[in-house]
Amino acid sequence: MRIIFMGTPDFAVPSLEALVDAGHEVVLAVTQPDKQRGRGQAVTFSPVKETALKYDIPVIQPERIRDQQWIDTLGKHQADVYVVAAFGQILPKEILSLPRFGCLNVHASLLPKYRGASPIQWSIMLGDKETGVTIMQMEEGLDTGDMLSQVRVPIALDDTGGSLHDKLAAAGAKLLVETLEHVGRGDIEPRAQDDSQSSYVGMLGKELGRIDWSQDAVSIERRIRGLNPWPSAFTTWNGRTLKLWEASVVEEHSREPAKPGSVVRVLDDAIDIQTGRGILRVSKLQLEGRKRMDAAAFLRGNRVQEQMQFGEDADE
RNA sequence: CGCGGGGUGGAGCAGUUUGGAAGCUCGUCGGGCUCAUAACCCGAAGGUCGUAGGUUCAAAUCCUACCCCCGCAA
Repeated sequence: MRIIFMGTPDFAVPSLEALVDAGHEVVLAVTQPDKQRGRGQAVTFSPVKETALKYDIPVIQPERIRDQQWIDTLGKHQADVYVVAAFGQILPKEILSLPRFGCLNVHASLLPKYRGASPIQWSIMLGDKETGVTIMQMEEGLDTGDMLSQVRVPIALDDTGGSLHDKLAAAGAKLLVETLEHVGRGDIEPRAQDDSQSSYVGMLGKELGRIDWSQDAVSIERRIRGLNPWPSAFTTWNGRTLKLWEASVVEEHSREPAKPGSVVRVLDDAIDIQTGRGILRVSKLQLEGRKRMDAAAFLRGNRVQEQMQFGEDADE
């Protein structure tokens, strides 16, 4: 099929590659404009642009896809279907109805659950045991279109936002190719989403990673995993930002709880911290300006003692 | 020129402000103690102090340029 691919971040890359590998004719890639990011404000291409260039696929980077000039451009390509994977812009109805088979979206959740921008991280943070990918026919609402196919993916106890992201991106790519075959043959039965079961998750922000030590240890541990590697869970220590990369719940219920955020025990290779309910054992962390390291290494160079406090902004 | 932290024996850090014998915790190796040990005791090896210049009687420390790592902000 002639396909226009619209996507931006890493999540979309496996899907684009799968389409090419499956022999589809990807005639155009649409992605977000290059931005200055990272230290030193270097201009970087989106992962989808990098991939498209590798395959010699033409790329356009509209600031606003809804502008008429871009809609015209899309129309000229006479594509059969548009595939959208984490593109980052809302498509107006006019675009949705351009291609013969409409626009298909690869979404990283078992819709109607977790519509929106951050389904992967939230599925971990909320303690789900499984999640998945849904391919749907796009319509005007955000992630509300009829579902064409779905695949389930179990969430491992040690899955992080990053590891699960990779699993879902791969699963989504595979499902996408399979689904397109059915779409081409017209032997697929779209299923409407049950709106009463829907939920929405918005874009992740940096502040979401700030640990509230009064929460329970189980929730905090999930947050650390879900927000790894981005935006990452963090607290403060001696006025400096301290990211937490790995932790486990030692006691779900603790008697005579010490003040949340305080160190209750220092081991050779971990630090036990009191939470609002239970104790969290931190085993991998990263101090501002430093590399990520095991707690054992951290403890050799930083004096940590019982009753020291995490999460209290000593200064401003 | 977006803001900022950092590069010191294998690991993590101190020392840099007020130049002047390279240090701490751990690891490694040897020995000892012990029924035994990842515990304890004694001892040892191991460092171009990111790179290149400069200032100085003397530079990890001051100056200049460059390389690399990281946090923030986007």
